[in-house]
Amino acid sequence: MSGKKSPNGSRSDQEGTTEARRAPMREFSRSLPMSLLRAREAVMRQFRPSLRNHGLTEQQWRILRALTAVDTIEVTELARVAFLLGPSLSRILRDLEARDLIERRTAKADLRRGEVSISSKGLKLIEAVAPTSEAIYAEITHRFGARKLAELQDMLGELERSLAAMEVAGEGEAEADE
Amino acid sequence: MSGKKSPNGSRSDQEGTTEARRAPMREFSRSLPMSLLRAREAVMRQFRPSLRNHGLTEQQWRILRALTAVDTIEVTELARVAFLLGPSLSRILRDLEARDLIERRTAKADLRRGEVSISSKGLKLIEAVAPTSEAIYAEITHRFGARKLAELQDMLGELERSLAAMEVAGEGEAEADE
DNA sequence: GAAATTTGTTTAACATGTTAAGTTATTCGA
DNA sequence: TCGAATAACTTAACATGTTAAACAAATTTC
Repeated sequence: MSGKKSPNGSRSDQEGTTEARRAPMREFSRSLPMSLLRAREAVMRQFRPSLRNHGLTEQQWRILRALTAVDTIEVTELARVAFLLGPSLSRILRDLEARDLIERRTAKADLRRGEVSISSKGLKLIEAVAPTSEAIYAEITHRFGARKLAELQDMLGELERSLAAMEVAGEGEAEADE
Repeated sequence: MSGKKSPNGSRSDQEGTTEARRAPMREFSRSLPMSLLRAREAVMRQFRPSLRNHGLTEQQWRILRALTAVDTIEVTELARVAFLLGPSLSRILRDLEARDLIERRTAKADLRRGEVSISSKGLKLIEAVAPTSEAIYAEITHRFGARKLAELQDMLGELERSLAAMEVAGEGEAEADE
């Protein structure tokens, strides 16, 4: 029966069980990391089903998308563009290569470097997914408002730049503990 | 060393007017999901070292933080508040319980439900981490601007609400393809 | 009131995030 | 030129994200 519905949408009085909240900081659900996480999840929730129908994860899609913009690209550069850590990228590339969605070779000038490019099969896949993705993106833009969307992206970029200079704090805080 | 820089360095191309319809979509580095991802990562990068020094991951911290706001809470509610999926929460609770940072019992009214609360050891840990976390948050607020931060959070919340009604599209799109 | 269904939670399986360590290739310095 | 740094990945190990399935307790049906 579950008399109390717990929809993620309503924000009337959740945050607890009407019990006594003791500690401060209970705004936590409004913290910046949580806001960003929820917003991103709300967006990605729209795309995941379509990607999944094509056998792609979000990260795999990011990689293929990035590859369509270039002829070939080095692994490190690809990691930067697709915003993936090296180890993640390494695993995903192994998988994408096994599925013949990408092609790899080693640079002759520097045998350490790997060069990646999308295959024709990968391109076909992109072309199959792109229409739906763009339609979803257009719908999101429409619902939220193109102007507001641009404004939001500006603010996000500014936030990034604000924190870029902020060298990670708390480094030598409790090193002696362990 | 390759003389040419990243292929996505130029960002002053067309945006709203040209409306690329068959090109590899837009810059992709400017896509909303990527913007949100990078912004969130920029924020979390500030917190992770401190949390790590205390043996906590971001998600573990979210759970303990949420628990400080209530006396006890049911697992499902906790998942909603801490924005974690059931399986993730289940694993983390197992770990936190083994470390005596939380306490669990089953509700007597409904034996399916589990009730969770923070332990005194968990509270101590929170109190040890909180000062640094709050200092970092304050620094972020200062750098980005308190007013802009509030505005950003408003927009993020609005984005969430805009997409809440948008039932996931692309469900039965290419099921027969593969 | 037993079977079917639903609900709350956990397990399982696979993919990615994250940090550390390992490999191989390149560069640098005495 | 030889060996110690460095650089570009890749592997390893552990934690979480994500979906599906399992499970047990509660609710609904007939």
